[in-house]
Amino acid sequence: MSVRQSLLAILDQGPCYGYQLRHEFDRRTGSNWPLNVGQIYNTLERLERDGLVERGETDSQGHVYWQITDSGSSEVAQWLASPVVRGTVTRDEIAIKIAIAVSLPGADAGALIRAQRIESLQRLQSLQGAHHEDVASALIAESMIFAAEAELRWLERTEQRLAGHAPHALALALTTERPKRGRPSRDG
Amino acid sequence: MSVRQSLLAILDQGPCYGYQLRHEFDRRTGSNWPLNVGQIYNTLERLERDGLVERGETDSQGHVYWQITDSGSSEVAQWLASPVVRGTVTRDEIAIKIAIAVSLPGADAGALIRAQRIESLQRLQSLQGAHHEDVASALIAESMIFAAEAELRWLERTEQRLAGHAPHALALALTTERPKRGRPSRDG
DNA sequence: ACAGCCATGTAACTTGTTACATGATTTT
DNA sequence: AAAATCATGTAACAAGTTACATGGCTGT
Repeated sequence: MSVRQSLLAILDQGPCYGYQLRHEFDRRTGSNWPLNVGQIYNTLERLERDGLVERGETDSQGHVYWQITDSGSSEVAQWLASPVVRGTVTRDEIAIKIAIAVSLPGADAGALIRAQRIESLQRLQSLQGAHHEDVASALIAESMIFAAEAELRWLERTEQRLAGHAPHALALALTTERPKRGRPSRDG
Repeated sequence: MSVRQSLLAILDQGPCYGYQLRHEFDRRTGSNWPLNVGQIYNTLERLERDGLVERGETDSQGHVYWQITDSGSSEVAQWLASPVVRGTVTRDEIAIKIAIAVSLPGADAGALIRAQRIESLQRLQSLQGAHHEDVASALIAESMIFAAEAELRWLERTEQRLAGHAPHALALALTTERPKRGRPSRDG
């Protein structure tokens, strides 16, 4: 919902045409969320469908201005007043992938974690090495840095945990419960 | 890609029928990624379309077994051997939302950050309060805890930064560059 | 008989994303 | 004149998600 809501919030500042909207979004996010131009027009159509924006005037240069509706404005107000609420569940690709790898007797979860640590460390260093002109870039980069650091700490901790037990100890623990009518051929 | 790849990896251990697959996924992720049953069948069809799994035998109870193909197996091997690579960009809803809020002169970014801190702190506490039977739940919960802590630290830091400057200083800095042909009515 | 779980599927939808077509304007 | 940028759109797709229909089996 980020793109949709962000574009709506920008339109709440005043009418925009598509290309201008893209420029605004880019500027306000320090170009940290690359946006294909086409997506602007898709999103505008979807917002129009939902009654949150309206097609406005077209100026002499042919720019099609879009304006927010009352319904759209109140949605923006609500969005800006309420926090993002993450459920009790995860959508983290790395955590899920490693949990799955740990559960597979045939897989080398340790190797995966080490590979991930190298990758994540490289990313962290590249994030830390960059310097930022605008505040938006700085804020977002910092959030990525904090997240990458947390990711690395978790990877290290998980690696140690796995190493602390006998090889495959975790996998064995995980495979103790078998599917009720599982076939004998599963899980080697 | 997490669901798709995870299901494929489970099928790499041996044939499964849909419902069983769901059970396996649930178990291996400690039920931390709630999966609607229907999604299993969708995903299986898409995997079949891509030549990664095949419809196998149906047993006496009517269970439709699916088996992985060679192509699917090698994709699993590749998946498990390579880290998740996050681009140089973010897809973090909170960071983007706050960057947008900071850029909007009319919005109270400080209030949003405080609301987010309360929400994120509550989530962190609820995560910390839970105890986990299985290793998968423990791993994933820990990854969420680390991420939530990083999120909170970033929120605190960002709040302090914003407070450190004169009110709207950041917003003003951000709105210095104007869109080239922006209309005078935009941004106050 | 009825409630609830097991099991398979279908259809529709959301957000994000990309590729492509088209033409005007601006810069080199 | 050619290249680059501005500008608007269309069509299709990916991955995840949900709601619903259908029927069998199981336990009370």
